[in-house]
Amino acid sequence: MVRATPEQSLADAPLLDGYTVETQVGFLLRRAVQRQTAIWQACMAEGVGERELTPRQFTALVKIVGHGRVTQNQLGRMAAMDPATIQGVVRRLTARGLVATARDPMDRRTTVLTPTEAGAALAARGVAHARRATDETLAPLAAAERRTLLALLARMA
Amino acid sequence: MVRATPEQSLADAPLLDGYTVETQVGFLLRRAVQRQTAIWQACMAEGVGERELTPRQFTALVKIVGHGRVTQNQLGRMAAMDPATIQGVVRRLTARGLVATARDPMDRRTTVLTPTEAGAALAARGVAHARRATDETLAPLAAAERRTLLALLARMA
DNA sequence: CGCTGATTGTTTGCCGACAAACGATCCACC
DNA sequence: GGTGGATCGTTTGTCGGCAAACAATCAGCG
Repeated sequence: MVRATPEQSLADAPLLDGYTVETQVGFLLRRAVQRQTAIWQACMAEGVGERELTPRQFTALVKIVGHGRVTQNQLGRMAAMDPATIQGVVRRLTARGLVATARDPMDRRTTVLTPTEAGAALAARGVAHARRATDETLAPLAAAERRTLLALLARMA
Repeated sequence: MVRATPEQSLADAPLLDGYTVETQVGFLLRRAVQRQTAIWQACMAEGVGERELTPRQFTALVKIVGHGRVTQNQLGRMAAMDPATIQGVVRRLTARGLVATARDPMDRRTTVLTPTEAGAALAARGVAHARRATDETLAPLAAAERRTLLALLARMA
């Protein structure tokens, strides 16, 4: 979590035509992501013990557990991650014994992923903490506002 | 920009207690950031020519130009970036001759940053493109919805 | 003056995002 | 049965985010 500054931007735009950074979507999204990430890590670290799962790792693991058997590329699309990115995430998950990889004899290009016992257990155990993280992230907003925000974000994506 | 999948998640939650990834704030925020970043790069690449400015680089540059003279640490707080992160951003900006660094004789710990001619010009030139990027990012939403979204994001941060 | 604590900035290390280029494989079509 | 386009996964390189440890410096206080 990065600390913010109340902003003494009195003279923020001499030749910038009134452009202010802090009212831009990009800036606000970045701040929101920063906060969400920090909260997530706190929730998971407390709950999972050993090493914590990052948001992407958890997303990927949940997808694998939920589907039982996916190829790496399918997983990437479901989790909205680049092939290069999902490769790294999967590598870390398999390194921790949470996911097993196999070759599909029918399509030898693909890597088929299945959850291990430990992976399924960790995913199941993590759900509660993930929910807490979500709650805490949305804490400043009322219930109706939360729904509005999620709906707007979904339409933006 | 990462491609999405319509999601055939019929059996997404056998033992996951109904937890679905795509309705979580974290996931939606990540998707929104991905899209915003892609749009930004397209807008800036087209407009700035040479090498494009990343969103953080532009944010930092605008702050420096807008204030005329800031220390690196101040800049980090204003731009909501870690000391370690702002260091990298500033290094790239100075390497491109957009920012000049100097030592403050009054406090020899600090690095004082000032915009160069080229930096100020590039910032001024970039504003229009940044605005286009913002517009395009928010394109799926009506004007009132945009205001709502920005307000909610600001309260979340 | 000397000590101590706070602040500033740097470095290192890990995680993640994406682009671009690549080899391997599959499949549709001729 | 070939062949060309598509798909799958990997690698490499750049950028960014954070934590943690560190050196240098400043400021307050006895």
